[in-house]
Amino acid sequence: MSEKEIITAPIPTIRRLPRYIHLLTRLKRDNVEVLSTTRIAEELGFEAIQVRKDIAVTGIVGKPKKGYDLDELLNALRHFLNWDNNTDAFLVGVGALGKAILGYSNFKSYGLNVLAAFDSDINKIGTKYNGVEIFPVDKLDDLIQRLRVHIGVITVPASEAQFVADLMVKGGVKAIWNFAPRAIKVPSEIILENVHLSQSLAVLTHKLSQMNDE
Amino acid sequence: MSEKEIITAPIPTIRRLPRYIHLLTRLKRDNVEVLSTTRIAEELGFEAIQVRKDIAVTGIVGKPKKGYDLDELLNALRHFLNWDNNTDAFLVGVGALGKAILGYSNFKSYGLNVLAAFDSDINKIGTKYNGVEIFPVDKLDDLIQRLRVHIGVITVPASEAQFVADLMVKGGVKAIWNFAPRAIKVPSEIILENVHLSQSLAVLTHKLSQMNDE
DNA sequence: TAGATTGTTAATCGATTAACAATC
DNA sequence: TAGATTGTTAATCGATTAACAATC
Repeated sequence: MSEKEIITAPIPTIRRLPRYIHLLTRLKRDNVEVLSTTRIAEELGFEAIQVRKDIAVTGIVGKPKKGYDLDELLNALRHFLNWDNNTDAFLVGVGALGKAILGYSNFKSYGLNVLAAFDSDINKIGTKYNGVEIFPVDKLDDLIQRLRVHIGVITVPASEAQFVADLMVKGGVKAIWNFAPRAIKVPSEIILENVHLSQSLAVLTHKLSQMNDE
Repeated sequence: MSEKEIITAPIPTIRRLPRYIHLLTRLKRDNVEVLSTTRIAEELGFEAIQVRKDIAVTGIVGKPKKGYDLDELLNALRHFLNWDNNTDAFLVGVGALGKAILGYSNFKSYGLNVLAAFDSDINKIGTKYNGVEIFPVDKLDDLIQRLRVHIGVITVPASEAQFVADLMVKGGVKAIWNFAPRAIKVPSEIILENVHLSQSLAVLTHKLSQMNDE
C-alpha cells in the first residue's frame, strides 16, 4: 500500500505525555540538557520501559548510552499534542467552574487560546474575567463561525449543557471539552472530551470502602 | 484457602458505574421498575455485554427475560461505590476552583459530606461558601485528627499542593482528591486520585491535530 | 573497551467482546 | 411454548512488560 501509515498512540500513553512535558519543563530550568528514560522513570515513579514506549510514539530518536536531548524531546512531545500551536477556543458559562478554568493561565502553554467567554447573565456581559471578555450566549454560534473557532469549552450547569453543545456544533466547532456533569450528544465527527468528576470520585470512594473492609 | 475471595473490579468499570447511576436515577423518576442491559446499553451508547459485565461486579442478579429490578440495581451500584454512606471530607483552597467544587451540590448523592473548608486568606476565614464554613489552614491537621475526617480535597494553587497534602497526611486522612495541577507525593497507604485537566486536554488536542492532518 | 541505554520484537497481562447454555 | 435475557466460560484485542541485539 502506498498510503502513509497511520500511527495511533494508545490513549493511556497520550494521557501520560503531559507528565513528561511538566517534568522536562522543570528540568530545563535546572539546565539539564540530556536525560535517559531511566531518569524520567525514577522522577515520575514509572517503569523505564514504559517511558521508552511512550516516547517512541513521537518518533524522536535518542542516543544510546546517553539518552534524549531535552529540548528535542520536549519539542517532539509538545508537537505531538499540538501544544506548539495555539488553537482558539470559546468558553461558555462564567460561573465558579468557568472562572476556575479561565484562571488556569497555563492553558497558553497547552496550546489553548481562550478568545472569549459567554454567559447568559446580563450583568456579566461586557465585563472581563482574567482578561477575557464575556459575550451573550446568543452570539455564540455566529462568532464561532465568523472567527473559525475550533474548540468549545462547556462550563455551564448540567441542565444547559446540551443546549450549549448544540449551539457549538451549529457554529462549527471541531472539538468540545465538556465539564458539565451531564452526558451530551454530538455528531460522531465532533471530538468530545468529558471531564466528569464523578468518575474520579467513584474510584476514590470504592478504594476507600475496600480499605475499610480489611 | 478459607479467606474470602477478593473481587477486584477493573478501574475502567468503576469509572463507568456513575454513568449507570445517573441513568437509573433519571429512569426512576420516569417510574421505570425493571430494565435490561440491552436498554441500558442503548441509552448510553455502550455494548450490552459490557453493561452486563460491569453490573456483575456488584454481585446483583437479574431475572432472565426481564432484566434487573431498578431499585435493587441502583442500590447495589451505590453500595459498591460506598455512595450510600456519607464520608466526611475537608476541602482546602477556596479560590475559583474550590468554589466550583463546593458549588457542586451533587456531592451529597455521591456520598461526600464536605464538613468544612480551609484557606490561608484571612479575609475568608469565618465566612461561609455554599453553607460550608471556612477555617484557617493551620487548623487543618488538628481538625482532621479530632473529627476523624477521611477525605481531603485539594483545590489550592500548584505551588501549595504538596504542603497541603503533607498536612492532610499528618492529620490522618485516608484518601486525597487532588485538583491542583501538580503531582504530589504521599505514602503508599494513602489513596490518591488526581484530576489533571492536562490529561484530558492532551487527548483532545492530539485528536484535533490528527483530524486536521487528514 | 566495557557498559549503559536505545529501539524493536516477543511474551504477558488485563479488559473487552463473543459464544452459548440456563432460565423464566 | 418461543424467545429474550441473564450469567458464565472462552476468544480476542490492546496495553504493558520483558528480552535482547545494536549502538556509542
